[in-house]
This record gives sequence, C-alpha cells and structure tokens, in this order.
Amino acid sequence: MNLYAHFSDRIFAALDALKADGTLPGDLDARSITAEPPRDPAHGDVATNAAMVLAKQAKMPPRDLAEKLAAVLGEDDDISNVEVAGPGFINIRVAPAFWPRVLMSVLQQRGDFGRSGIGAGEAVNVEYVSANPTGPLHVGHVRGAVFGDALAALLEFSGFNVTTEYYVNDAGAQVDVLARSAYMRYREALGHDIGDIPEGHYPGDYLKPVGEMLAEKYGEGLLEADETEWLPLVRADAIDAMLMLIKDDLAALDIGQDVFFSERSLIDGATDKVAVTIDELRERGLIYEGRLPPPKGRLPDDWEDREQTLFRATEFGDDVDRALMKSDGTYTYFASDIAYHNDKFKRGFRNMIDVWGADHGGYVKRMQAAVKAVTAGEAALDVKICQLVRLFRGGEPVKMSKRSGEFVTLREVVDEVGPGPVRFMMLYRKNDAPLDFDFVKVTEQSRDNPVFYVQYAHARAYSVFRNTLEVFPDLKPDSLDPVKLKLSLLESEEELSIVKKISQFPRVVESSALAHEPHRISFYLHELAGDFHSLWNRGKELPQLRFINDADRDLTEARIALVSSIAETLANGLRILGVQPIREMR
RNA sequence: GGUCCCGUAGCUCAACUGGAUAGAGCAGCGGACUUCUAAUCCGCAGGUUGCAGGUUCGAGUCCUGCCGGGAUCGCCA
Repeated sequence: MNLYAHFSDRIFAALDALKADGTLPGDLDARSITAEPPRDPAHGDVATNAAMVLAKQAKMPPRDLAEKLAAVLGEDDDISNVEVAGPGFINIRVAPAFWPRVLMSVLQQRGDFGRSGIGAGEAVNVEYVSANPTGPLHVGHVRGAVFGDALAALLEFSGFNVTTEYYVNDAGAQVDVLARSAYMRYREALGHDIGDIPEGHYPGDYLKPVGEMLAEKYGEGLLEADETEWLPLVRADAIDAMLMLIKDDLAALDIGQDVFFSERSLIDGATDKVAVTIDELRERGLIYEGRLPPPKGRLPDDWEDREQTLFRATEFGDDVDRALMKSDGTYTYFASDIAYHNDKFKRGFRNMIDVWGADHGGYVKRMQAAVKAVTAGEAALDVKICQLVRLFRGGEPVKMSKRSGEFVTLREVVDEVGPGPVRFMMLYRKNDAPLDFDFVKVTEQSRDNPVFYVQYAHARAYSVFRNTLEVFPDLKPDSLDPVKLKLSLLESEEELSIVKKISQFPRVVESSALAHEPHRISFYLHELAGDFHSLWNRGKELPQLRFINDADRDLTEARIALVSSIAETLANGLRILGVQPIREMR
C-alpha cells in the first residue's frame, strides 16, 4: 500500500464532504494538492497543503478553510490527530493501529512491495549507450548504460510498458574507418606485414580476431579487390563483431537492451525513411533551402558559406535552424536521428527517453525541437544527460589518454570491482552532476562506502534470521503468517519510526519514476540502511529492544517481521538498481 | 561571444519538481565491543543555499541580470 496515496484519497473525500455542505464550490481546481511527509517528523506523519491551495477558490483565509477540513478529517478512524499549522498546513497523525497494516502489506507483497500501476501500461522507449560500434565500451559509457538500465527497471516496476533500445550508428564515416582498420588486420592475418596502424585508424588489438575471421571467411579473395568492393563486406562483418563485443560488455553489467536499431536500416530498406521524414516536414513547411549565419566568436577555418537544406528548429525552441544534408549530399547525423525518432513515434511511443553523455548537451534542444515537429507535439522526449565520471584510485586521479588508445574499458572497471558496486555508485549521484568513482573506495568494507553500507544492512538482516533459528528452530521470515502476527507489540519509538520509513518506499519509487531520477532510490536505501544499523545498535544498549527474545515468541515473531520487511524493502530497491542483494558478507 | 549544466557546512553531496526550523556522509572532537558480525552505532560542533533584484500566502527550487566552474558551438557521431 502507498500510505500517501491512501491519505490523499481521504483528503479528497473530505473535500467532497465540504463541497456537499456548500463550504467549497463544486468545480475546484485541486491539481496541486499534495499529501506528503512533513519535513520535520514532529509535525506528524502526513501533511497536506490543500487549504492553502484552495483558499482563493473558496474565498476564505487558508487557516479557516484548514480548520474546517481538519474537522472532517478528524472523524477518520485511521487518523489519531489533526492539527492546523503555519500558514495553513494540515498535519495528520496516523492512528497507531494503522502502522501494522504497512508491515502486513510488505510481507504479503514481498518482491512486489513498491510496485505500482501509475504508468498504466503506457509505452515508454528508453534509449541508452548507443555508442559507435567501433570497439569495446569504455568507462565513459558505463554511467549512461547503468542509468538507462536502472531507469527502465524503475519505470517497469511503476507500471510502464518499457522498451529499451540501442541506436547503432552504423552509417557514418566512423564505421568506414572501422572497416579499413579491420581490413588491415585481415591482411595481417594473411601474413602481410602491415607495420604500425596509421593515424586515422583504430589501432586496438580487439580488431585482430576480426581480421582472422575475415581471412577465414574470404581467404585471399579480398586482397585484390577494389575498396568500393570490399568495404561494404568488411564493414558489415566488423560491425557485427563490434556489436557482439559491446553486448558482451553490457552483459557484464547485467544489461541487455530489447532493440538494437540500425541507423543504416533507415536508408537501406525498401524506402528511404530519412527522405520520407524530411518530406513529411517539408509538407508542413518546416524545411527550406537557405544559409546559416557562421557561429559567433571564432570562425572555423574551413567555414564555407553555402546554401543548404535546413530544418526550422527555431520554430520549436532551438537557437538556430539545423542542417540536414552534408556538402557531399549525404544526410547529416541529425537528419537520420530525426527519422529514427520518427520511427519510434510510428512504433507507438509517445514517451521517449534518451540517455546521453555530457558532450551531447548542445544537442538536446534541436532533438526536442525535431521530435516536437515530427510528431506534431504528440510525443514527449526527455533527454537525460549523464555528466562525466572522474576515476580515482585511492584518492589519486586515474590518468586516461584517449588519443594513445589507453582508455579504461568498461570491462576493466567491472572486472576489478564487480557489477554491483559499479551500478550502485553510478546511481548514487544525480545524472546531471559529475561523479567521482574510486576503485579503492567502492570495494572498501566501511561505512564510507555506500554500496557496502546498504549491502551490509541487508546481510545483517539475514544474520538475524540465521540466529533466530537457534532459539526458535521453526521461525523463518517466509513462514510467518502476516495475518496472525501480533504486530502491535512493535511499539517502541525506534521501531515505529523505521516502519514509517518503510511506508515511504512506494512513494519514493513513484516519484523517482515520474522524475526519471533513479538516484533517489539509492539515497533512500542508504537512509533505510542507516536506520536499521541504528536500530540494531539500540539493542545493545537496551536489551529489551533486541530482535530475538528467548522468552517471548510473539514479540520475536513481530520483530522478525519488521526485520524481514526492512530486508525486503532493501532488496526491492537494490533490484530496481540492478544490484544483487547480498545475504552474507564474509 | 551563443547555448546547456552546475554553484548548498572545511570536503563530497541530499532536499520527494514551490512548503514549515535547509539535511546526510566524510574530515574534527567526545563516547559505546563478556555483541543478534564494533565491517556498526550514539553525541557535539559546523550555513547570509555564489551575488543582486523579482514573482506569492511561502523560493535552495520559478523569472531577470551579474560572478565563478564545466560541456558544447554549420557538414564529426
């Protein structure tokens, strides 16, 4: 159950009652009314701004309206106390008898606790990574990969119908470079001396197996061929090989997208989908031939003022109109990208989320403009920019040089610290803030390391379960009958406050999903873990608070139910983040 | 120069899309192990939310202008 949704319903019922007796007009705009936890728990369990929001419409001072509303809410059995505070907040204190129901619902729902239907089955497309298929993924791709994957899981858990997608840029100049590089490795595999890999090619050893594969497949058949003949063949094989590599890398992080969408397929099929898209825009008068002003500031050396095919991006909030054709007559990347998003739209997606790296920040406006234009405003595109990850090892920055090819690969990171810590740390910051990643710290077993801290809490819960068996050999968390438990025995302030914390989980999940911000889950888990560690240690000072009480089976059962609810909540949160919960630390 | 992101405690960051007295963790100081694993916990201290205006019942959050840091700037992807 979602506590806040529950009381939100009660508040609206109370408003209906006030409408019925004429205190409030019948046609209220109640959209911005909220039911939320007050910042200070001393104020109560649920607070609503209803009176302040409605004061104007009711033509009544907010506090007066609040008093009337409070009087109605006071009648509710689930509410023990209602107070009007400050400018007109209504603070609700939930009846003590209500809290056991929260735990019962956790124990009944288990792995589904926090799941909701707010997405109402709506289709969402989440596109992420989409790195050029020219080599293994490097550390720069990790954050976007994890973010996109976790966001997709979060949306799925919240009732959206999610499709995850990878846009394969297999049509640009990069893949031709890839083909030429692979061709060199092909000659090498046939015993030719190729010397050093020249500038402008991909030097990495990962192309050697591709060369060998080509040698086996074609023998010497491509050696005498003209580049125009061999390039498409080699390119196709090389791209396939690179995609295998990339999928393997992603699998190491437990990521597998539903769709790998080929950019080339837009133009290679029976119809040129890019041309079709441009035509659609042209019919709406959004395409014209014209000149662009040169960029402000320093003029590029090769600036050439020329007439070109432009999209009226400025009509949709962009700063300048954007080019669709290169000077050699082929489509720009942007043109293909419009067609790609148009294709998503035609596949039924009204909600699109793109996860991009920091270097694409300047691309957001034009893409959103394009989506607005091509879908006539029917689809929404949210672009999540993931800022840079700075690598450290024991506080020292890790040097990276992309030019010399000495970049840190995704695989190296995952192999060294494991997928769980990588995933958690990548989600322990807001996506648009830079992130520090320390190889040493994330594997440390100390409270500085949030991954460990949360995992330790989960493992600790399972340690309690193991210890319980020594006193009550048949007392297992999954054999508890939620209905028969005497949960009202959980009456200490410490226990109650952690129950309240648990009750917030569904709300945290919902708001993270709607805001497209999975990091909120990580922070919540860290807090919940802290509360649990704290409660654990209280048992040392006050033995009557220990989870296991030899002399009182009912009390022990109730507390095991509480611990189990905590563990279940931690596990559900971790699973959304794609992190495997650990049951034993040693 | 244009555009986008960021600026919150000494440091790293939260703040539930506008709510009440801005919260955590590190670092600092002082405490708690015959233990349900102290791999943890408790307490103290720490703030003009970069600056100046504006919007309203109410602003770290929205708007305008500055200051500082980062990213990006026809045809690369």
